[in-house]
Amino acid sequence: MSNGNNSESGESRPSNFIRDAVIDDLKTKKFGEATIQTRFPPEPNGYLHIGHAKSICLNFGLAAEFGGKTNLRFDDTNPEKEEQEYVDSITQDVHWLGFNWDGLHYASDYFDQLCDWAVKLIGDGKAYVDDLSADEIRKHRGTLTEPGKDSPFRNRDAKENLNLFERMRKGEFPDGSRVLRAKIDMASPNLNMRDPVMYRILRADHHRTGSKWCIYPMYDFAHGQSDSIERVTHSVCTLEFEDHRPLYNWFIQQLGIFPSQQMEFDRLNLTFTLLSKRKLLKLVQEKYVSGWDDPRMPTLSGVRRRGYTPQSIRNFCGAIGVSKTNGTLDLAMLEHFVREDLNKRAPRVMAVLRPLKVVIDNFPDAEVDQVDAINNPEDESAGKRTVPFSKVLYIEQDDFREVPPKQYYRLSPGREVRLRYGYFITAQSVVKNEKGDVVEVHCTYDPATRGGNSPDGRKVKSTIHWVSSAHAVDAEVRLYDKLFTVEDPDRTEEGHDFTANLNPNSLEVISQAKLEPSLASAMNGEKYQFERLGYFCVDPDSKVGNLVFNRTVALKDSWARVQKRS
RNA sequence: UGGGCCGUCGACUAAUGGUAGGUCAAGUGCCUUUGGAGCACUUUGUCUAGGUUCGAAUCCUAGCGGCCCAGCCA
Repeated sequence: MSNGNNSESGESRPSNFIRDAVIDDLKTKKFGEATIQTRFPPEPNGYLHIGHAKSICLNFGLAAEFGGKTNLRFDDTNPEKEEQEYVDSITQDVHWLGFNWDGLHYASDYFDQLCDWAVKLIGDGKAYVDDLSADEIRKHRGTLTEPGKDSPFRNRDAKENLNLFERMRKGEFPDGSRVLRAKIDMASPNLNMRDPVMYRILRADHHRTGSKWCIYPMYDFAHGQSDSIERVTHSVCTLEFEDHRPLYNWFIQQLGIFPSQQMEFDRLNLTFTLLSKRKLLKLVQEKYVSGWDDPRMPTLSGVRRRGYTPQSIRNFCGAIGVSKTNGTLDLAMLEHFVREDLNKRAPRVMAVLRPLKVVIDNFPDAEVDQVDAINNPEDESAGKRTVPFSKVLYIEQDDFREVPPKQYYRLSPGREVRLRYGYFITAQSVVKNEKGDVVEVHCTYDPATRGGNSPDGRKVKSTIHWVSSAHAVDAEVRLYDKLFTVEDPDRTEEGHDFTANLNPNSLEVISQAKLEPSLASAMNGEKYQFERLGYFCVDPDSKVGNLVFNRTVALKDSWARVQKRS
């Protein structure tokens, strides 16, 4: 059996170890009669990317399947890196992906409660104020192989600690001069348990609480308790937090609060792409890309602008599975799901990126023939449109070869091809410029083949797209390629970082593409298939009269494979 | 090197002691008014060595390999 659960409807759903655990917990009523509660907890210090989409789909998907709820919670405990711009983009991106949260929370909503809990732990002798500097604390922590040493301040009594902590909160001490630490075990083989810092003194304006606080809780002292406050049953996070789980549990246990349960799964990695906020931020700040929403970025705002649909990303996330194996997914997998979705929904149009003029010598000079074209062969309800056909047309430069290579089926002297939805034409002669490049092809057409079929049953090997010269609409088209030239952008020679692997040709701008006239009023965000070329969408930079399209993804190209083989 | 986690087709992921299956990629053929889409077929896999068992990808032991941890980041 390839799936964990065949429901009565016959629908089957791929399972994973987290979903299995949820099913089991529900069966054993581990959390009582209540159903599950999940959460998506981003830190608002950057834009969401495809990797976050996996977590979002997991958290919201789990709750949706079992009738539970999902909160969006901002883990905003480090004001130095966090901004309102990021919370705005994150809420927008989660919505765009297609999810609606139940509760919208901020760790900063819990600062008072967290502070009270810190006081309780101090009173219980489970936390102490340490006057050691950051540097000294590091030295006392020991190493991977050697145990740590107790701080000289570890055995202060509760009363003194209470007093000191209160004064920390009131702002009596300078930044970094003291911290509050949990009193656990300086010899623990798990470094996270060697008296972790709970609070630090930090005078930084917080995007929500302003200057109210000058002490801020660390992730470890905020995350589990925030989960607990929200009665999160299954707190899923990525693998690097596995070592934090004992600490997560320790705080919950000491405090005697709702036992949220942390479970870890593998982070998404993709070939040819970087999914690290820090590195993406560098690309933005150092202007290797135009912004967080540059269509080459793996951010949700980037892929949205690129033309990816939320459905395609959800399908992708559902298909890639959830495990604890550390692997790297083939970017082709993502592209497959984008093509699959766009194939169903994108109307077909004709557009010529690199125009070559074709003159049909025997076609009447002034005649315009409106030919019928099908909008989407995958969707009959998309209907039909007409496209103007006339004596002078543009075809793709690639679709004509004066000397055709082997297996080249397109237009060449003496060969007949079909102009899609138009007529059969045969190339007769060429006009060249002074450099010897073909700049014009003269053809004849067969009037009997209107619509694309020959009454005598004659076949042609190839069908090519075209645009009527007199009716064409000009547009800028931006072609994107991989941002990095190598599968693993982090793999570099000594002394270089990932920017050394940037693809210098990741953006190609075509300024004067020729589009069929139906595209003249195309609106921002609209998605099309340019026949034989790929999927394209209207960029926000686009204006009527000054159209801009982004190539989302090219169509699969078996001619390219033939060429590569020979 | 102490601790934690993980090793299944090229990639991702199932098989929960009982037929190693699916998706992507690759390839072959069919079909085609997109060299698109679709359809059919094909190739390749349980890290190694022992052990337990009627039976092991699954359990045990030992190796080997990978990832994470020594922030007052998350």
